[in-house]
Amino acid sequence: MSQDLPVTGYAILGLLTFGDELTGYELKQRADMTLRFYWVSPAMSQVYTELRRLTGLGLVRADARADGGREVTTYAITEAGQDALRGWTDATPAGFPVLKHTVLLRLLVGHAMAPEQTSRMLRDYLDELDAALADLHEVRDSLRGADRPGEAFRFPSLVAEWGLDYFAAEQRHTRRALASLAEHEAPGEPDTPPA
Amino acid sequence: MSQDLPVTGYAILGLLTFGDELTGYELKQRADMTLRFYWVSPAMSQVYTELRRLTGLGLVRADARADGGREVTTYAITEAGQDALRGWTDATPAGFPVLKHTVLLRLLVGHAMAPEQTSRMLRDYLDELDAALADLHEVRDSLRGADRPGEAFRFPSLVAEWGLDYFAAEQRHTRRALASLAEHEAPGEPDTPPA
DNA sequence: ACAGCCATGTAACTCGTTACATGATTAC
DNA sequence: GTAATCATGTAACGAGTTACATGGCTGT
Repeated sequence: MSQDLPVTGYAILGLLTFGDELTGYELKQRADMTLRFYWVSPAMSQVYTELRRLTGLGLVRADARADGGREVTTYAITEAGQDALRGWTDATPAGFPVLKHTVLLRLLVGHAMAPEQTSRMLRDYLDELDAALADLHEVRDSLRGADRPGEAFRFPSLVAEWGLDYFAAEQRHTRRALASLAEHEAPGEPDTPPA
Repeated sequence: MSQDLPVTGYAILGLLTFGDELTGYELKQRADMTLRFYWVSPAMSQVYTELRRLTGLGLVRADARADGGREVTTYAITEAGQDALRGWTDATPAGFPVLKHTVLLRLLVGHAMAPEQTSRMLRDYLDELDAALADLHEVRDSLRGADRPGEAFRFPSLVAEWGLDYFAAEQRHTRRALASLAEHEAPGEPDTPPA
């Protein structure tokens, strides 16, 4: 019944439903690999803060062990945590995604920018999309084999494919915008002179 | 040189580059029509807060007039504001968009949800996409005529088309995920029995 | 020996939100 | 006359960030 964690809290609970106990540090790494594409990868300090809250609410069980000279705490989701997560997913309306798209924001005011800057920005974005696609492909491939119908990583796999498609679509949109710019802006001299 | 406003500040400056003087209230409306799709539409209070900061920095000129019994303040971008905006767009690296996609986040942990809940969520999302597409179509159509090559609203038009394509792609992804769920989850009984 | 990763936190701060408050103007 | 819209703010608060601090363990 506790309800109403910040979404990042539920995200962490979600990452803990894949069976293993994780340290805060590992949790952050897992977030960087997956969450980052569809949500935000919280800062380390935020992960620890959130874990303490979840522990306090009994949604997560902290297990402090001495590993040599240092204390290492691993976290696992509890029954109550599972319930809270399910309560959230079931009770919350779909909710439209929030996009913070700096590139689009700047394209929107393109008339106030130097034309070369606009196309430079779009080309940079293409590069970043390449990098993201490469990363996500790796994630996707690492899921291969464990993503058959009944299996554990079927959903992450589904989501990864969604993401790959999304990035591919972004590439198309970027190229189209770039073409549309080139068409009008530079009817004579090309932006990147051939060698 | 002042640099380093919050992005929302630049967004407001951007909205003021389309030629007219606007009140805070009108600015919020314009943000709801456009910004909302690619950024976030800031709360009213935030708009006023940001306008005060921009005025303080001389990036925006406030013009308080008495309109009958009440004070109405309109804002216009200054030369310095134009410079600041251009400085930002030119100097800032492309920067990857941040997506806060609650639907994807929940699909990621689909194994912890009841299957009907997952598909319900996806269907709800489809509805919201329809609504967003309708809204954005309207925006896009309202730009028609003023979006020819040299003209003022060419970039907003470009961006609107990008957005329309993006939402259309989301619809496809959602339908595909839905199909993939139906395929395995309910090999016998269909989710929505045909009348 | 030293760099780099593992691991955990605290403190200060900022953006942005919700809730609240006020009042004038316009439309029906 | 009364509801909706226009217009402008203040106050409390929360999530999340950066910067800082600490220290053990691991590979070379």
